[in-house]
Amino acid sequence: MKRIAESTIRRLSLYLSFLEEIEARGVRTTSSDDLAKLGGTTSAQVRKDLSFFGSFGKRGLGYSVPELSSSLRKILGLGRQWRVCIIGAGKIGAALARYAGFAERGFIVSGVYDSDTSKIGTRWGNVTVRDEAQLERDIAVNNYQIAVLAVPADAAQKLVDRAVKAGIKGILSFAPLQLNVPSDVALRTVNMAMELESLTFALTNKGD
Amino acid sequence: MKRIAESTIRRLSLYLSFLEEIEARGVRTTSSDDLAKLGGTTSAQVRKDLSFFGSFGKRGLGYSVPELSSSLRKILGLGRQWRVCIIGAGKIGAALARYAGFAERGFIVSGVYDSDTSKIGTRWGNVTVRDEAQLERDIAVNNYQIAVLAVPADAAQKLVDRAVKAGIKGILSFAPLQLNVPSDVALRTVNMAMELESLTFALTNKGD
DNA sequence: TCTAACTTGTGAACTAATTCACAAGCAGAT
DNA sequence: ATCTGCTTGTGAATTAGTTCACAAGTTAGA
Repeated sequence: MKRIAESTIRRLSLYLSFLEEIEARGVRTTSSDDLAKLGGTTSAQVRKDLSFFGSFGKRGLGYSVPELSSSLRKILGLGRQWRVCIIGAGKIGAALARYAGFAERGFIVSGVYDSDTSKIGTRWGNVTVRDEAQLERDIAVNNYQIAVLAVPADAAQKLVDRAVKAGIKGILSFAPLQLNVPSDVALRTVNMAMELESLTFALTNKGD
Repeated sequence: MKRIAESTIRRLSLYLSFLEEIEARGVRTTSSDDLAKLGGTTSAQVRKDLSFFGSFGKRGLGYSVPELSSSLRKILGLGRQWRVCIIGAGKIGAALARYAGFAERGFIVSGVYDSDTSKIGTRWGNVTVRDEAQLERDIAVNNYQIAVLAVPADAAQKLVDRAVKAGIKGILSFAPLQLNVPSDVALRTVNMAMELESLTFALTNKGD
């Protein structure tokens, strides 16, 4: 398959959320123009994005909502369950552990890990905080594929290395630094500082 | 000024975080190659990014760490304080209200807003949860420039409209949907579903 | 002073992503 | 059967972003 742009994937994810919304409202058919309006893009962009993966619509008619959403779920790898662990039981880890959005999308969070002995053993929602020392063993035993990293910057790289060595293949990091992973491990980083600074840049340079 | 790519701004923010780190360790001088290695990019990219804003280095020598970090702070609009409110006192709002990173960067969070009467009046760290009904008045009185939105998808657009009408100029949203704002308001969205789905896409299509 | 070793800043070349524009296909009306 | 109105899918054109490659500037050492 030709290499697909990251921006295309992010838009597919957005289209899927619209499709799910209108499907719940009983809408059966939609068009590239509808999707474009909802997603703040153009109909040509929508069609081009989809065209990398096949043809899903009918000329003159548009797209079947259930068919297209099902296709997108398959493309995005959502047709299955993903086993997820959260590393770090601080504020962000706590918010994530209780985040309902995970389960809705097929992400099963079955462990939160921390090294703070006062937290280990406590229950959060329906997961228990476990000893970070057992991370490697649990990754192997529970067959976690994805780790969500919510620890301070200075602890992050070491934990990533351990998780990768133990077999983790995807990492979503909230740590405010650049992480290094082998090329066969997928990494996405959410960096609050970066988002805020791109905002302040825009506010400061408005009108240039 | 020529239009600057969003990707350039995000890298500048990354470079700044490295500069601050090595400055704290006493390093006085660095090079485009150092910054590139730390940021996972190339030295040509670093120099090109900087070149949009001026020339900050000395040929043969590199960059003065304090000078460059000061220049980047100015470019990114961090040479001043920003007044921020958090809308939504749920899990994410709670994590954000206590996030130390805000103050370090000059972001002053002085209000958290929610409509849940059982939360209104409670103190979180050093801010108090206030009644969402007072949002407009407080935006005007406290002169908030940035709103961090941490509410469910179905409440988000209405609150954005209210905040914008009351004078907010920048929004960082954690709500999982596409928001509409006038073109003079800067919007950044952190969408967990999108990040996770771009991960699962990568994991599913590995090796294509 | 001259040379060697570096490193920046930047046009030019290249690569990637978006937008254009239109042929082709579908459904309903006449 | 044909026409009309609509919408997809996709090469081609365009625009945006990255990488190359090198002249020019700086320091240290001979």
